[in-house]
Amino acid sequence: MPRATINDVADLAGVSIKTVSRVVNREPHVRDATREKVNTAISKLNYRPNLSARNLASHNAHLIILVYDDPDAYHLPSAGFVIKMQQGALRACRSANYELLIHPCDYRSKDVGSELKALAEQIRPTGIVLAAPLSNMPKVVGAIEATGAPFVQLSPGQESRSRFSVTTNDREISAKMTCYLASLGHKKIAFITGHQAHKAVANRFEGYKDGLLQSGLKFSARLVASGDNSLVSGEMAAAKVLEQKLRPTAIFAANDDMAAGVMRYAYKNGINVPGQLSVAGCDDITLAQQVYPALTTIRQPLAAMAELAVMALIDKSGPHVSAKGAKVVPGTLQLRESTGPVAAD
Amino acid sequence: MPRATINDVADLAGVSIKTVSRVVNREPHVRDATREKVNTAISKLNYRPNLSARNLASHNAHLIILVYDDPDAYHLPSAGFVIKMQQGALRACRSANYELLIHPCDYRSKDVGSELKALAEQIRPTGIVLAAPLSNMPKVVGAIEATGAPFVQLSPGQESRSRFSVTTNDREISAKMTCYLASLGHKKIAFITGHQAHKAVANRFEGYKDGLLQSGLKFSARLVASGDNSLVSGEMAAAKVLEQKLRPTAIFAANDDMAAGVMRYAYKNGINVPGQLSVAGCDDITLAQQVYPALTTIRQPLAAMAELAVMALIDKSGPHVSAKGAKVVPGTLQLRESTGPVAAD
DNA sequence: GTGAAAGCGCTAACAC
DNA sequence: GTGTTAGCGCTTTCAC
Repeated sequence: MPRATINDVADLAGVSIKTVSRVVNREPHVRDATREKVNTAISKLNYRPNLSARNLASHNAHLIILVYDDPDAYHLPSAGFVIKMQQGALRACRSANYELLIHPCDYRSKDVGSELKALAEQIRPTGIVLAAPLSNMPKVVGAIEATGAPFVQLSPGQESRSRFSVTTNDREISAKMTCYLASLGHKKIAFITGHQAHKAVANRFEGYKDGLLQSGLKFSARLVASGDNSLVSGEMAAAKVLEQKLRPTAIFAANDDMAAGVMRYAYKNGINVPGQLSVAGCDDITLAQQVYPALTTIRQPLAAMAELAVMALIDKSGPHVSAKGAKVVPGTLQLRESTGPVAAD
Repeated sequence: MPRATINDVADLAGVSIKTVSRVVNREPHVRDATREKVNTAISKLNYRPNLSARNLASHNAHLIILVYDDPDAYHLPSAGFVIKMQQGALRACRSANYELLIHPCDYRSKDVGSELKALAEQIRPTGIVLAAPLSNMPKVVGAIEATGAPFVQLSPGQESRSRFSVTTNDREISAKMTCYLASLGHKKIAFITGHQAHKAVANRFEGYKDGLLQSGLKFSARLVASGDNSLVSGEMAAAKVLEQKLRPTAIFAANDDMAAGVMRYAYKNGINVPGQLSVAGCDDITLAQQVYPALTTIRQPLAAMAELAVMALIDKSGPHVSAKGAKVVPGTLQLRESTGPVAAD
C-alpha cells in the first residue's frame, strides 16, 4: 500500500492540510480539539511526513554532515575517537529529528577543499561539523565558509573570533597532568608530541611546559620526542628518550595511541610500568583501558563536544552558530594504573 | 546568491529542462553537441541538482541506512569493527552518488523492532543494511521486512533462502586456524566462545571442532570457556582454561578482543606468548596489531562485505537484493607473532 | 484559529 | 532527439 500523505490525513480529520502541517510541526494556533482529531487521523493512517517534500518546501534539509579525517587513510583519528564523535552528534540529531550524514575524508589530499565544497553545495545541509585536524586547515575552513553553509569547528586548536567552535581545555588539563606526575615525585618527565597537522594536540605540549613551570621543574629539549599520533611512533619516541643518559621516570604522550606505544616498548624491554616508569596519555579512547596496566590519561569529552556542536547548528535555544566564539567543554584527569610514585634510586 | 536551478541551466543552454535532466542523469538520446552546451551551462552556473526535489519526484531517497549495534551500549561490536563497516558502505554509496545514514541502536532494547520500523517508514530509504547480531534476530528482521524496504543481512549466522545476505566463511576459516595451530604441534588447543546473541560467532566454534577433527585431535569440553566478546571476558576465560590440570598450549578466541584479554592474562601471570602459549583471535581489528606480540587472527573482510551489501541494494548490475540467497566473502588467516611451535616439555 | 493557493526543483509520461 | 505538461508532498503566504 502506498504511504499516507498529508492530504489523506486532512480528509480523514476533516480539516485542511495546513492544519495538519501545523499539528505535525507543533506550531501554535491550533485548538486542542482540532489537534486531537488530527492526531487520531495521523495514527490511524500511520502517517509520516515525507522528508524530501518537507525539505524541498522548507529549504532545510534537516540534515547535518559530520566531516572528519578517515581513520583508514592515516593514523590520525583512532576508530574509538570517531565513534565517540558520531555518538555525540547522533544524540543531538535524534532529539531534534535531524539526520546525520558522515563524511570521512583524507586531510592530506589536495582536493579536500573542493571535495567538501561540492558536498556542501550538493547536499545543502542544515549545518556541517568539522573535526580536527580538518578544522584547523585554513584551506578547508575557507572552502566550507565560501559555500555559506553554517558550520562548527571541533578543536580548531586556535580559536577564531569570527567563527563558532567547540573545544576542550587541552592546555590547562595537560598542565594539570604534568603537575600530577610531578606530585608523584617525578623530576624527569618526558613528553611525546603529536602530529604536526593537529594544532589541538600541539596545545598539549604547551600545557606540558606550563606544568613543568608550575611544578618548579626545568624544561629540557632532550626529554621531548616527536611522534605522529600513531602507536608505532610512540614506541620509537620512547626508545629515543629512554635510551639516553638523561633518562625520564615518567612519560606523558600527547595521545593514547602513542602512550600505548610507550608501554609496548616498556614491555618489550622489561621495564615495569608503573614501577620503573610512569606513563600517561591523552584522549581516553577504549584502548586506554585495554592495555595493561590500564592507562592514566586525560578524558576528552568528545561526545559532549560533538553534541554541543550539532545543537548549535540546529537549536534555536542555547548557544548558536551565529553567536561566534568558542565553547569550551573541559576535559578531566583519569587516574588509572600506569602512573605511580617515582622509584627510590 | 541563490543556487542555480535546472531552469537557469535550461535557459542559459537554450534547451528545455528535460534535456538538462537527461544530461544530468546520463540518459541516452541526447546529441553530443547539445550535451556539450548543457554541460558548459552547468559548470558556468555551478549547478548542482537539488536532492530533495529529485527524491520527491523520483520516489527514491538515494539513501542507504546502515543499522548496527551501538558500540557504546554493550561490548558487542568494537569501534574498529563499526568503522570498517562504515568504510565499505561509504565506498559503495559514493561511487553511485548515494548517501549513507548511520543508525546505531541497542539490540537488547525491547523496541528495536518498532524503532527500526519507524525509521524505515519515515525515511523510506533505497535500502537498509542490517549488521550482526541484529541481522540474526527474527523480531528485528521481521519488523524491517514488514515495511517493505529492501534490506540486506550482514552475517546472519544462518542463511535464509528467501532473503539476501552477505556472509563470510566463519566456520571453514576457523577450522583452518585450528588446523594451523595443530600443525605447529599443539595438541591441547582451547577455545573461547563468543556472545550468545551473535550466531555468526557461534559458527566459529563449530569450525574449531571441525578443525580438531581434521587434525585428529579430540574435543574436550574442559578446553572450552565462554566469553561475551569483551576483553575482560577473554581474560576470565583464559584464567579458567589455564588454571587446571589439562592446560592448553594454545588458545583460539572467537574474536580479537577476547584474544587480547588472553594476552593480558598471560602478561599479568608471566606466561610468555608465543613461547609458552600461542594465542589466536578472529576479526583482525586494529587492536590485533596494537597488542604485543601482534596477534595471529582471521581477517574478516568486513569492508568488502558491507560494500557488497550496499551494491546489492543500489546497483542494477551485479548481485541484487532481489536475487535472494547468500553471498560469501571469504576471510583469510593473518599469521603474526602471537602463535608459534609448541614448547618442548 | 483555520484554509486556499502558489510554489519548492525536480522527474515521468507522453507528445512532437 | 527534444520539449510540454503534470505532478511528487510538503511549507509558505496571506486571506479570512
